[in-house]
Amino acid sequence: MSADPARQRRGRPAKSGAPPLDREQVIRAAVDMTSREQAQPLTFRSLGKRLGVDPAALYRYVSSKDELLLAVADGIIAEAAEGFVAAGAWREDLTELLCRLHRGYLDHPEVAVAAAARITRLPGEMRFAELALGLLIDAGLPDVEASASYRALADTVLAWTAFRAGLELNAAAEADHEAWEVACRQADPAAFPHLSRMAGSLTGVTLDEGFRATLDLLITAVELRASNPG
Amino acid sequence: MSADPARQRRGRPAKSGAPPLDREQVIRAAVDMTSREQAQPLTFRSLGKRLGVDPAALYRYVSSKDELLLAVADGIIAEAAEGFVAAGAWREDLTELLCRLHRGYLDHPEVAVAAAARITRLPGEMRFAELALGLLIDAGLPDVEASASYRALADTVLAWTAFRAGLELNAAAEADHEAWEVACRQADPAAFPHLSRMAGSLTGVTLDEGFRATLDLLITAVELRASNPG
DNA sequence: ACCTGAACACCGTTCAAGT
DNA sequence: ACCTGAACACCGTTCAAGT
Repeated sequence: MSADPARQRRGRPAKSGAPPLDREQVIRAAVDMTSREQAQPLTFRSLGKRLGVDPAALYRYVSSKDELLLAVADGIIAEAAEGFVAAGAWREDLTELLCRLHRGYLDHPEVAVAAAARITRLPGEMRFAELALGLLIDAGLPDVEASASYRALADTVLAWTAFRAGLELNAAAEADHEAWEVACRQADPAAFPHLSRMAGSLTGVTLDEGFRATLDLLITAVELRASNPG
Repeated sequence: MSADPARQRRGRPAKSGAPPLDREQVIRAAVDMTSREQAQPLTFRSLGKRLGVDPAALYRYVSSKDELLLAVADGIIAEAAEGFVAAGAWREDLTELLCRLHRGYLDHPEVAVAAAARITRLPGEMRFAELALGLLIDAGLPDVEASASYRALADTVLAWTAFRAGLELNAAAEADHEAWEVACRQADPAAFPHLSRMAGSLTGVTLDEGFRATLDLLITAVELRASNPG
């Protein structure tokens, strides 16, 4: 009766009596599960439990954990690109687009750690790159410099994203920061004059401020390059 | 007979009949083992095998894998700081110091991935920070701006380090790059005009070039800040 | 005092078996 | 056609037992 033969109930039904899964449901469940709010581990066992099937059943829809990971990552990138609205000023627009990617991944920290250094080559990532390149071309950069600048900006943002996400997932790492301030304050001023004197301002910089400052410094340098070609 | 009581042979000897271990031997073995050349996994089982003892025996010298990791990381940072020789030009010196850290960690990729975002608060890291802060103060930056610049530079370098190390450890990730060029070249020029046109220059940027360019852009922006305070 | 070996709760993945 | 369940080779860590 169903118009889609893939939807027909054939073979062994799931325990729950639910219709068979499809790939998109699997990916969506994985995206959902890895959100900061739910914070479920991205494992076949956990995903299987959520979908009410044996973990091994998921191999019908994804060929490996790696393929699952890239598909989930691309969903996150796609959302960052889709929600972006250009205001017309390339500098602010580029900052906003890159920050959307950063925030999107940070809401799925385990995916960020595992996939931020990967290239998915899937539709979300392609649209994202096209948007960002367009902004750099608008800024007046020639193709080769726009390419180099895109790579410097995007790779730096992705590296920072995995960096922050890794910290967020690790309680020991989160605790490092407070202990660091104490260590700097207690450092011997004779051996560590700068470190001990600057302890407060040094350890007072939050990662969010550090990320924003880095992105701002980089875009400033790109702007300089755009206005002084050659 | 030994002058050091900790060296006396008491209790059950190791299988090998060797004298008991000490903490420094354990750390040194772990540093050695994780080099790119040896590429042994940093696990208690692997480290135990190398030292000829049961993995559980190592808990006498380190309280956890986390403590082991931080000690190994600090050894790598210490080596980067110790081999540094200042030439007197802050910009080149700072670049060299940060690149030494980057290269040192990249020679121990598994440690880089796990520890680059951590703060060890151990001697190597303290010396490294003191050196880098000194160079920024020499550049003429006031304390607060030197702190912010140090964090932006050091955290960016560490993030990039983990980013590259992660790629190096993952064969699938290494393969992404070549497949990416193909995907960009084959992209529909109507939907992805920039991406398809710039495929060559975009995917032609190596990670090493990207890292160098990023560091150069950042230091340029810091220099700008130093010469135009406020 | 120092090391051993089994145990526990995890992981991705494979494969034969059920319906 | 689709799902199940056991199995395999890994992890960090604990703990009672050996010498």
